[in-house]
Amino acid sequence: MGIQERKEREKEDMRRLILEAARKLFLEQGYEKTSIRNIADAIEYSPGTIYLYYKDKNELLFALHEEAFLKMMQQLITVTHINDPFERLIEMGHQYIKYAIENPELYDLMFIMQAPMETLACRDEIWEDGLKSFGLLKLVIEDCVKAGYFKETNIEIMAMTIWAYMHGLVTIYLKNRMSMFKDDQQLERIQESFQLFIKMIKTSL
Amino acid sequence: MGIQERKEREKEDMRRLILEAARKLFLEQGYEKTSIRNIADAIEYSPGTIYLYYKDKNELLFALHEEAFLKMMQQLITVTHINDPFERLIEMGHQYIKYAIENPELYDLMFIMQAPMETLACRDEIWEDGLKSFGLLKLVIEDCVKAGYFKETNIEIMAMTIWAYMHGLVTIYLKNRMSMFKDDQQLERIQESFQLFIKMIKTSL
DNA sequence: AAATATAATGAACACTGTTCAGTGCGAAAG
DNA sequence: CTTTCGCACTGAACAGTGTTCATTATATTT
Repeated sequence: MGIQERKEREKEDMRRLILEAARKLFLEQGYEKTSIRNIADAIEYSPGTIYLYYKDKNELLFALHEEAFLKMMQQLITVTHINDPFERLIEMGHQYIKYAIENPELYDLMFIMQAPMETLACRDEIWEDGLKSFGLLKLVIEDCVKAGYFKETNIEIMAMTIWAYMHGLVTIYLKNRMSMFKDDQQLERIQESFQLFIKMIKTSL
Repeated sequence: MGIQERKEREKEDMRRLILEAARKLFLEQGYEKTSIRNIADAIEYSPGTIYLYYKDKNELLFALHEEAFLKMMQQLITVTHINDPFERLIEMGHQYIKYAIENPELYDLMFIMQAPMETLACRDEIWEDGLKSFGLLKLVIEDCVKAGYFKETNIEIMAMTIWAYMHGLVTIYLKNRMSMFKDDQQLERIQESFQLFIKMIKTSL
């Protein structure tokens, strides 16, 4: 009989309903400032109900964590049409910056927050998404090596170094530490620095 | 009469007492997990008393913020004895990494957390410490330029780029995102990447 | 129609940061 | 020396948090 299946569908629907309300509130007002009660209110259920579908608040965050990586991947993959691998790498950098700036809360969740990791620290698949996007970077770098742009051969370390720079750049901006330069040219600074970094990897990798 | 002065001294002592207990607990168990009541218990006063000396929890965090920058500066300044400016820059990088790894909570407070900024967003002196250490980096870079190590002339952007890389590198590590590489060679990865970055700035700045 | 399984509730628990009327003590005034 | 006064301190109270669980309402099965 289809009752079991319907129930499973309903359960999935409910999970989605909760997650969508949670996402909306999280992205609107931040993770800390969104309570389980807020989410419950939004979907017109009692707070306890949420715990029938998600173990705790962290599991809710982790569900978003997966979505966030998917979204970033989709944005990064738009560069595949660029034939020249170095041009592709540069454009990927631009897209990375764009994603971070346009989705600060998601970026935080992906690369800064401890919360979504803590509870699921044992499971291997937590890193799946991260490894996949790191793999994307490595592929483009490998193409650059093959095309003779880079003499360096340790792709893993090259990727690590490039990622570290990109991550540092956007994090300084997102966490408001560029306000110490009084000007309102923060985005220009980011672009100028990125141009310099491109020059660096072009002439020395 | 000296009564007023004594009272002021006692007030200062009390502020220190609170801050020291707060620092101890913050660094032991993290900022989130330390409550005002915990701090009050530690110094055997009531929770309300703390609010007579610090406006709120953020002001407590900001007091530590200042300490943290002082501590980092002291560590970075130890490189001044190195004559060769490029060697000095490299050693400063090593010290930066060392400081971040040995003081993860302080590093968080300095460059990642929003909390200590929020309440004091208007005051200019919040950035004093940050600007000072950024200035230190710029000085060393300037020396490198003068010594002919770098052809690049925009010191501000060079400093920004180097800082971004350093910050990204340690942040990925501190925020546990290097665990996605299953090995337990995280520190080696950091060093290898740093070596590559040194090579990059040496041959292309 | 009765028994059972399941979904949802909302009060309760142990916390949090913060405020504020009240208390008790040291200093100044009479 | 006593009385008044200011002020450091208290701790209960407020409005919130994440989470749990006995109870209730609903839906399915017997």
